[in-house]
Amino acid sequence: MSTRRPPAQLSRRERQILDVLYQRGPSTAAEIQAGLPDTPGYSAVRALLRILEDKGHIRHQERGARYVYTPKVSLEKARRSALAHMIQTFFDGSPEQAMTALLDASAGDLSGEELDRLAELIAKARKEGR
Amino acid sequence: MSTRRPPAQLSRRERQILDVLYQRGPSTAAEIQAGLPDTPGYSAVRALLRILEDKGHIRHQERGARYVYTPKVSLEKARRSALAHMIQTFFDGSPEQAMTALLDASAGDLSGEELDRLAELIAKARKEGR
DNA sequence: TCGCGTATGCTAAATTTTTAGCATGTCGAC
DNA sequence: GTCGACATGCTAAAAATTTAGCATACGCGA
Repeated sequence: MSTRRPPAQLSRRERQILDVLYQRGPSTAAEIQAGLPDTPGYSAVRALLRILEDKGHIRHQERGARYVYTPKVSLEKARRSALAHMIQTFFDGSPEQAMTALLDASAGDLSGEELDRLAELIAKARKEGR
Repeated sequence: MSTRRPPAQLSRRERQILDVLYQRGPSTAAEIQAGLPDTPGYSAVRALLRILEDKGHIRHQERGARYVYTPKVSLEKARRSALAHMIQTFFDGSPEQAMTALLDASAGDLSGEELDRLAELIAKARKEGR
């Protein structure tokens, strides 16, 4: 009986755990624990994982005697969802504004090659758009 | 006595309220209420607003007899914070990946002019970077 | 002025979330 | 086999969050 809620409706720890799983990929309870802020106890993490699983957000596979947890929503989908939510919340729904801010924030971190690749993507989108 | 926590540490409703405030700008309690999922009662919203204010996340101004609430962290800063968190969580810390995904998700929505402007920003960053 | 609609101040209870810990199981080293 | 380290299953209590509602105040229109 899954009662999966959209990301905006997750409780604090639920959200933190899913973030850790997306960030580092399929993980054991101990690995997830290590990635959480204000590190809770091991049994606290496990209890939360079972709740997340009961709610349909994650599943586990048994690797030997230990469980490896994975989100049910793929990384690709979660990315899109996070992007959409962020654009809607902070950028008036405007992808351009989001990209501008992203460029402003990251320009110093992007290599020449990366910028070139992005330029190419934009040129391609430009050509296909018109 | 402010005890402001980073965004990742906010409870469900705290986070929803801040999202509404960033999305729609300074708002009254009734306006915030209208923007929340699973709309809580008016007095529930007000109690939460007082908690958020006690914790130092928001402040209010009196406009006539009613309060207008504003986040303490500016939109600009919140944008950066949200971007950074999203890049770290879903894109291995890679801004390029984030931009690629953003372009993929949004290419159909961007006008020719918007794409041109983005191309220009990238060209400028390219020139300044190297 | 009065009444109504809507506001805030405040409290505490209801609900949800988070946590700890016991019982038991597994695996590898000795 | 025994022991220790670490695992899961499960429960329930502690803690945090969310909610409702009373008392009072304010503004506006009749």
